[in-house]
Amino acid sequence: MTAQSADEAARRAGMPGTEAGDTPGAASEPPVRRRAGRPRTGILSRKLILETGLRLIDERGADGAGMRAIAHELGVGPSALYNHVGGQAELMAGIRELISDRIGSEMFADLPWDQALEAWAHRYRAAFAAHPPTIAMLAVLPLSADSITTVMYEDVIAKLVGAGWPPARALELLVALEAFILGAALDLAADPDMMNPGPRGDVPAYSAAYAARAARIEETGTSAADASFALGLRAMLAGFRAELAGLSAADE
Amino acid sequence: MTAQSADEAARRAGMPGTEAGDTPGAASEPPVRRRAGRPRTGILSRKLILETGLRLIDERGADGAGMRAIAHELGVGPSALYNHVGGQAELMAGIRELISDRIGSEMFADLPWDQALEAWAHRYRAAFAAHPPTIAMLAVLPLSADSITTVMYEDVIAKLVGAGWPPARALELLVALEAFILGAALDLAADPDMMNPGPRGDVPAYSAAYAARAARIEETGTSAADASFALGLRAMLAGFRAELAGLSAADE
DNA sequence: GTCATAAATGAACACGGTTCGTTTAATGAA
DNA sequence: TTCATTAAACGAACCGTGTTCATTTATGAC
Repeated sequence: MTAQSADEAARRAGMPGTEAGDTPGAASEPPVRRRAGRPRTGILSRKLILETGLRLIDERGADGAGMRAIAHELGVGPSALYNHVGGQAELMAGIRELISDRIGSEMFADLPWDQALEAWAHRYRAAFAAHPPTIAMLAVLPLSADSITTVMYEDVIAKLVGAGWPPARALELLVALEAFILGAALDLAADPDMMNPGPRGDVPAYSAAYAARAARIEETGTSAADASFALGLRAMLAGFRAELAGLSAADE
Repeated sequence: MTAQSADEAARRAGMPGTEAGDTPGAASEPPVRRRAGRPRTGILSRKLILETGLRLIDERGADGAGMRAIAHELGVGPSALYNHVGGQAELMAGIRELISDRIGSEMFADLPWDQALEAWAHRYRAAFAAHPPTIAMLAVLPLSADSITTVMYEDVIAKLVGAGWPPARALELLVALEAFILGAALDLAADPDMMNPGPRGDVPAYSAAYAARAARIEETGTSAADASFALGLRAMLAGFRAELAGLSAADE
C-alpha cells in the first residue's frame, strides 16, 4: 500500500541528519531526543494518528490504543496529538470512519437489489472482521453526518427505490439490515467458546445442538459465526423479497 | 418491589442507634460518619451493589456507574466494594445478567415456534430498551456459562428441534436472531437524529427517504427504531419459515 | 524584519480503578 | 469462655488515564 510507506517515511522524518549522535540507547526504534519547539519537518498528521491508532488496536487489542500509547508509538508526547485531533472521542470516531469508508457500494451499480444487498452485507461485515478488537468498540459509535458513509446510503436507497420499494420502507430496510450486520460482527468478535454449555445435564437439547454444530463445523470447515451470518442473511433477504411482492400486489 | 425496600432497609442499617450526633451536615442523605472496622450490621451485598450500579447507569448514563460513584451512592469507601465484587469487569457482567435474566422464555411453552420466537425477540429487545445507556456497554459483553441464560437457550432450541429444525441449524438460527436483536438494541440506543443527512444536495434519494420516513413517523406514532425492528423481524421469521419448508421438502 | 500561527515539549491536573494496611465485629473451634 | 480466624468496613496511598497549559521553536505572510 502506498499509504503505508508514506506513513513510515513521515515517521522517520523527525531524525536530525546523518546519524543520531545524541541517542544513547540506539535500540530498534530510535527515541529521537527532540528538543522543544516546532520540529523542522512535520511529524504528525491527523491521518497518521488515526492509522496508527487502528494499527495499535489490531496489534494490541482494544485497550492498546490510548492517547499515550499512540503518542509513544509515534515517538511524541501525548499533548502533541491534540494539535491534530480534538480528543479521544473524536479519535475513535475517526478510526470508525477509516473502517467504514472501506465498505464501498459499487455492487449496487450492476446487480439486482437483493443480490447487491447480499454482497454489500458481506463486505460490511468483512470490513469490521478485518479488525476484530475494534468491533465491540466501534460498532456502537455513531457515524458523523458528513462522512462518505452517507453517499453509500444513497446508493443503497436509490437502488431499492428503483426496484419498487417505497422510500420510507427502503430506509427501514437499510436500518434493519445494518442492525443484523453489526450484531453479526459482534458475534464475530466474541469468544467462539462463549456459548459452550459445558458439562451440565439440565440443558439436553441445547447441549445436543451445540455438539451437532461443532461436528458440522468440523466437517464443512466454515466457522459458527459464518454459518449463522449466512443463514440469517439468507432468511432476511428472502423475507424482504416476500415483503416487496406483498407491497406490489397491494398496489394494484 | 420487595427487593427495593429490602435494599433501602439494608442501606440505612449502618446508622449507630438513636440519632446521629456526629453528622455535622445532616443533609438529605446522612453521611453516616462510620468509624473503621466491620460495622455491626451489614451494609453491602453483591446484589445491592449490582442493583445500585444498574440504577446509577439508568439515572446518570453509562459513565455514571464507576466504582467510586457506586461506593459514594452507598455511603461507603470505594475499597469496601471489593469485599463483594471482584472488580469493575465482574460488576458489569453481573449487571448484564441482571438484565438478561429478566427476558424469560415462557412463550415457548404454548405458542408455535415462529410466534414464540417473535414474542421472545420483542421481550429480549425490551429488556435492554428499559435501560438505554446500558445497551452499548452490555450488548458486547459475553454471558457467563453458568447463568440462567443457558436454560433460556434450552427452551428455544427444544422448541425449534421439536418443530422439525435440525439441531445444528436451530443453534445457528438462535445466534442469527440474537445478532439482529442486539443490533436493533444498539439502534435503539443511538441518537434518533443520527442518520439525518441534513441539508445536502448530493444524496437526493436518501434525503427523500429520510423525509418520507419522518412523515410516516409523524402519522403512525411508531418510532423509527420500532418500525425497522418490526420489519426486520418479520422478514427474518418469514425467511426462517421458508428455510424450514425447504429442509422438510429435501428430507422426503 | 516582524508577527501571528502551527507544532512540538514537558510539567502539571483531575479522575479512574485498584491495592494494602488497619480496625472492628462476627464466627467457629478448643 | 476464650481465642484465633475470617469478614467487612476505613482511609491512605499507587498507578495509569485523558487532558490542559505555559513554553519553545519553526514557518509563512505582510
